[in-house]
Amino acid sequence: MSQANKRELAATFSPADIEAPLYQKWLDAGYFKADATSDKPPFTIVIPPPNVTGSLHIGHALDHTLQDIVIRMKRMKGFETLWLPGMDHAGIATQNVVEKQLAAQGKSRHDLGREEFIKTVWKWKAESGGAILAQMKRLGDSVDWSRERFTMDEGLSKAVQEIFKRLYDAELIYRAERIINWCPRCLTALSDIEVEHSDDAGEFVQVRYGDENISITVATTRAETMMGDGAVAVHPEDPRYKDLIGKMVLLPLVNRMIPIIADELVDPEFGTGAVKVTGAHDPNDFEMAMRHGIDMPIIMNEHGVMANSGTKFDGMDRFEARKAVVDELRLQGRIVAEKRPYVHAVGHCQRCDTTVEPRLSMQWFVKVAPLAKAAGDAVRDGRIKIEPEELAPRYFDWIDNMHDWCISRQLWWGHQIPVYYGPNGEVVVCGPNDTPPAGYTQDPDVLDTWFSSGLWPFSTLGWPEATDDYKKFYPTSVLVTGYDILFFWVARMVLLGLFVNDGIAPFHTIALHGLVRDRFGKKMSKSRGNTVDPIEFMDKYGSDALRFTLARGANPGTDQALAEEWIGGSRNFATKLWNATRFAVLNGATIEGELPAFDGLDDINKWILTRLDETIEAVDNYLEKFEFAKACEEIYHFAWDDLCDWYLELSKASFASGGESAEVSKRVLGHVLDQVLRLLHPAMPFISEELWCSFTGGETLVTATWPKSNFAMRDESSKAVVTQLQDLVTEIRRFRNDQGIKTSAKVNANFVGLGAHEAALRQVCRLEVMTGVPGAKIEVGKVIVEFDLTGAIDVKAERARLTKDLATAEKDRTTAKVKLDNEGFMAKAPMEVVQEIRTRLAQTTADIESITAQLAALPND
RNA sequence: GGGUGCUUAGCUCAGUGGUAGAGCGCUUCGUUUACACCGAAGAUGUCGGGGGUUCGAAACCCUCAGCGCCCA
Repeated sequence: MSQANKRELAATFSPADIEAPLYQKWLDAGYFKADATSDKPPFTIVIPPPNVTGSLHIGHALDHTLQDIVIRMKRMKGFETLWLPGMDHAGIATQNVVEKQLAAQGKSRHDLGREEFIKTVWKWKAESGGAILAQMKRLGDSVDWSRERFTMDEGLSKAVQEIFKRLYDAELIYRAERIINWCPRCLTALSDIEVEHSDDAGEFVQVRYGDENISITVATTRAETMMGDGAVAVHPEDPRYKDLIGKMVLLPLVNRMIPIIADELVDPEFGTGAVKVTGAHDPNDFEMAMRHGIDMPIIMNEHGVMANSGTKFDGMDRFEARKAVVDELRLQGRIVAEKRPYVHAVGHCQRCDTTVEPRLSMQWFVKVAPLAKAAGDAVRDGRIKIEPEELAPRYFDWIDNMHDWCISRQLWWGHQIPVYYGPNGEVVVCGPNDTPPAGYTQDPDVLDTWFSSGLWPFSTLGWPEATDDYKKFYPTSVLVTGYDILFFWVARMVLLGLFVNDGIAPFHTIALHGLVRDRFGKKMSKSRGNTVDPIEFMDKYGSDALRFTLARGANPGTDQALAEEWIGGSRNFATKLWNATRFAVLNGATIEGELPAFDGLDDINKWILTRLDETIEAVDNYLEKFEFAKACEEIYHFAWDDLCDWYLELSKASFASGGESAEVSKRVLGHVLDQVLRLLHPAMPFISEELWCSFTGGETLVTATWPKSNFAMRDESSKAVVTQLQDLVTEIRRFRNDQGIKTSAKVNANFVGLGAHEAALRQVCRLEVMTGVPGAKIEVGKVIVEFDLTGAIDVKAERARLTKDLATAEKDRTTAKVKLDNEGFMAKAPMEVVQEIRTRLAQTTADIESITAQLAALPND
């Protein structure tokens, strides 16, 4: 410890003055940099890579705070910690941003051409991307910046090619013509989870197909696709249509004959029980069409505009066509019934909200069945633990029912699919070290962004090379993220991680947290106008205050509400610690020299050390279980209630007295403060560092040792003594309050039956030694306090106070008595419970006696 | 439609069988040499409704109602 580091603390706490310099100090010292050659056990977290287009929102602030808490604690526990930062190239999102900029100049990406467009995106990334990185520094993230990665980096791209080839060789990647989700605005395929369903108002019409010979009425919400119908389907057991199965029926508007087929998929209860089969434009219809060998004409282009139907509707937008088709049918007298609005689930593009169009097209898929089985098993057999475990069923539900994953995207920004086609339709898949044969052309599509982020835990560490980082830090330790990306990202990492690593999971624990919502628990959204800006909060209250508020609200896997004044509350807590430390320093608190022998301490010192040790144990246990809210709660109440409100107050007399007792208190207080600042450091790194360094003269808390519980520093009886002191103080204060005695006023009083700690009590309650005759007394347990109020006692107030106490005591006594009179209770309740109730009965009985006597002794008013 | 969760103080939430808790808010008083971003004292709950199990239920079971989320 060097005296030189000790600093005087400013009279008021100003977060802005300390935070930026401290972060710079940590960077300069290289505390966050992991050492792959270290002998310490590794502890690794990879950050959920934020989109390169993104900026820090309140959800990141929560996610990062929790990760930082874990990583900082582990660092203090002596692990070789690596928290690896980076960003995701975010295919669609980023392409959209750059295209929008081009559009402002009246250009499209096609004007630039693929190569030029990609250059433009990289340029955009260099100039405007990654704003979030600077904001992460603001928050205090102890990430290793020397290992920052980007999913489009060369190394990560090699990992993408490598795994694509391995999956292809294992026949787990295939190309096929399937019906996929298509965004007519982004002009790309989407995977199932990139489609968000909402209940929208549509229309439901019943249309009579056929002519005077055979007719059947079908029900549909998508009349415009009827030009692409290949059949009409009914349920095989439906008696209404039994005779029609196998017959041909006229398709109106296009005047084509189509068959009536029977398929179990048809719900006889839905509409008329007869549905149109449009294989190229509906996923269910596609299944039926495949089963029955039905034609699947494509009558819409990639923009969602009608095309090649051979009707007058060609060239109309799909929604415009829907109306026109129904109008035309109505004219022809073919509309049997219409319902509008008809509310039903409609899919929307996650990125741009455009209504998704099912589209038949050639795409690349991952065959997920064997991979998903392994991913489910890894959690089932405990190789991966999901915290909280209540969320595991959701994981199973999804992973056990996962459809094949469409991984090709018709975009330019992303990892181009490493497949090359020869002049005669040859297909060659190239790994990172392969060269495609001359004259072959590469597949123009790119891969789903989540394909590359699914490799994140190992691609960032150098895989497929066996780098030092990979050997030291892989598999990673725990994954901390929001449950909202459990399917998008977490499940994919498990899937791909197990595949490349022969069943070894990419992490052993998935710690899921919830979403940050507004003060009323409502989801934050731009349309609601209830979003908040974490940067603004950090400016106003400090990063520590924001972090502590978020961590304190973070119960595992559940959403949390956030209101600005709660952050103010955390700032108040920081100020409290600031002032408590100033007070401690003022009174000479120190960490120098041996801590006095525990057994020789008085009750107050034993008590605070006992409470400290209990707090250390609780905080450590909670943090190891990702119970951030409970851990913060423990620290908060220990620091504010036990330390500030009680220990500091009860110790003032000791400090004032000087001598040996003061020396002991100084050393104990120094120890407690040192330890509590260490406990606080992961959650509130800035203020804890500032206070600890200035108080102890030490270099840093970042690499300081994490407190360890020590049962030899506990004494139960001291807790009982201090509890009694607290009761006494509370009752004296209450008496003073009820009697209208100013807090600052000194009152003459004496104690009867009090053992030790009289000086501390007198200090806290502002009582002077009484020489006169007592004018009033109160009884607290076995202790009597006699006051000299020189006859000025407020009898009315005193009677009210005692009457209230009497009522409480009588109620408690009755409760206890009823229990003890209950034969069932006496026969079946455990001994210790019965004993506890007996003690309660005795205590309340004594209280009633004493209060009654006091009431009787009061003069009449 | 299938899952799943929730309903505890004015608000947001802890609390998995033994006298109901926290933060914020509220009322009153108060500048006592750490702190008014503070201190002290105080008020506020048939723990969603009904039924059951149990000596004992906010907690376990059943049921009804309301709200939410995920998936289709």
